[in-house]
Amino acid sequence: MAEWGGLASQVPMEELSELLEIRRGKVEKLRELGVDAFGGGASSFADKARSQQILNAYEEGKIVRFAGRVISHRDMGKSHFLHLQDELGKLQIYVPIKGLTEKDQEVFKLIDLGDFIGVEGHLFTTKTGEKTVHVSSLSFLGKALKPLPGKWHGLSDTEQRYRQRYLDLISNPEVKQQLRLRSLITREIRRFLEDKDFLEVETPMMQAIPGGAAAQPFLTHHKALGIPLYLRIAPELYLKRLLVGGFEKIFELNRNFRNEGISRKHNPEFTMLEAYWAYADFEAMSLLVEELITHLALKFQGTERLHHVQKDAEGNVISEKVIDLSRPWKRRRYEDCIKDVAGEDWFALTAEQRRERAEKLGVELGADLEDFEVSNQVFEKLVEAKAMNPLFVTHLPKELVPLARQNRENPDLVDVYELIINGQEISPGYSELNDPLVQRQRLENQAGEETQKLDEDFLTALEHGMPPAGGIGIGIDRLVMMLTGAESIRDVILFL
RNA sequence: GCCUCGGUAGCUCAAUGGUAGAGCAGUUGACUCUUAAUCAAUUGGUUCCUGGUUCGAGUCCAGGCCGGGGCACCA
Repeated sequence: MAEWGGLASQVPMEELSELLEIRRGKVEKLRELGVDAFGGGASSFADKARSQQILNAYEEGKIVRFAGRVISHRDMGKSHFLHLQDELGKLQIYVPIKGLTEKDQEVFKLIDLGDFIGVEGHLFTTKTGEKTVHVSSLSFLGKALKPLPGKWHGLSDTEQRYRQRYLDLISNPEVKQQLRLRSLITREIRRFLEDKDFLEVETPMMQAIPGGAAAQPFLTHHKALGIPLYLRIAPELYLKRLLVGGFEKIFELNRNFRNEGISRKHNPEFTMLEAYWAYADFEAMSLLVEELITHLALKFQGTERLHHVQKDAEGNVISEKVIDLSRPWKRRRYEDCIKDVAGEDWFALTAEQRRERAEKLGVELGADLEDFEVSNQVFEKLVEAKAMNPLFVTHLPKELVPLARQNRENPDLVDVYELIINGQEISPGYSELNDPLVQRQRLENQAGEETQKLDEDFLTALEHGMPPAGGIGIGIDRLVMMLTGAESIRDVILFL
């Protein structure tokens, strides 16, 4: 990597590979011609049209200015065809050498694949029917000193794709499309919530006591104060402080950090939406989520019946899945979900019998699982992993959800839903617990088990009174995976 | 953290333990409608690193680094 960027200039010429040396030589030659290879002195292309706009508003003979990265070049001797790539597509340009000034002819010879250039010319259509710019003048805007990945296979080395994402974006348009879609989705989520009078807020990313979830935090250090700080694992406890403070409809859409393993479904930093709605409950929140997600599916996929097809390099179908988001979505109690897969008598069994049956059903159990964890393993492996279409699982046991309100009829259960789509947890929703005494007790129980520190400041806030509220979280990365058909969380995160 | 597969030219990939190769890209030349343009010639290598076995290692062995997939962790 030593030859990259600014470091490159420190590497003596003779140590550069021939490929790089030649490109640097071209920068020199351009300078001799009075041209800055990096656009100094060139007129601005800030107002350039996008390739799509040019193609859509095509008029024979219309003069256009266009700029982009050279991604292909077909040399016919006295006439050349190149494709310039811009953010949303590409546009072909036609360069008849004789139509250029003598200087531009020299300059044109120094163009490589990967360079950014700007052109001016009129539109015409080639024999083969491609709308094309007939170039009359050109400008160098940014020379590439390194070559692009190959044009046939593009870039497929996964390591390099993730490490040098910019190369992935240049050579794999579908990757760019998917990552663009992520931005459009988060933009639309904000718009959706703002239309319903939710207000976006920002709460601390660095916290003295990480709370709001059960996860290992990342640890950092504040020099001036001389104290340890943790990257947040959830914003929940701060958002609730805002409910105490009088905000009624708020959301935060930003990063959480959890010190966990990395997998197809997990990244240590991930994006979470949390929204709180004072005086609402988990059922109102489930309707809100249902409306939001179907809205996103319709807006970005044009249908509530998502059809994702995975193909290999030869175009053979590897896997196919359908996710049907048609409303209303299924709602089922946690214990009924388990009975569906493990037998009506599941909860009548002894703890020992439950273990045996779980193993018979093919669910691997760790040695020292508590009884409710055995049931939950059955739930995760046999219900959650297999639920493709939306399923609201409701009324979970309180041990699983320490920050939610207890059910009136059965205080062992909590008023929550867990939304599963695509075999993954997409969104939990709670009727939030606003009883400070019960909350203290539940957190103390949890703290005992997991040696977590109690957030006294949060409990103090609750003691000042918090309105009842519905709250939701939505894992944005997984939501985007579900909506776009990405099989790995890496495919929906720009930089890992 | 564990299991497993992989790392060879700028890119995608070959190479029984025996001279490291191909296609594309690059370079030079030909060609005024190409789009994987075509044709001819040609340059290019720390085979991830370190050590070992061997007459000889890209290949076998050990350790390490980096990555993929899986498992574990993750209310």
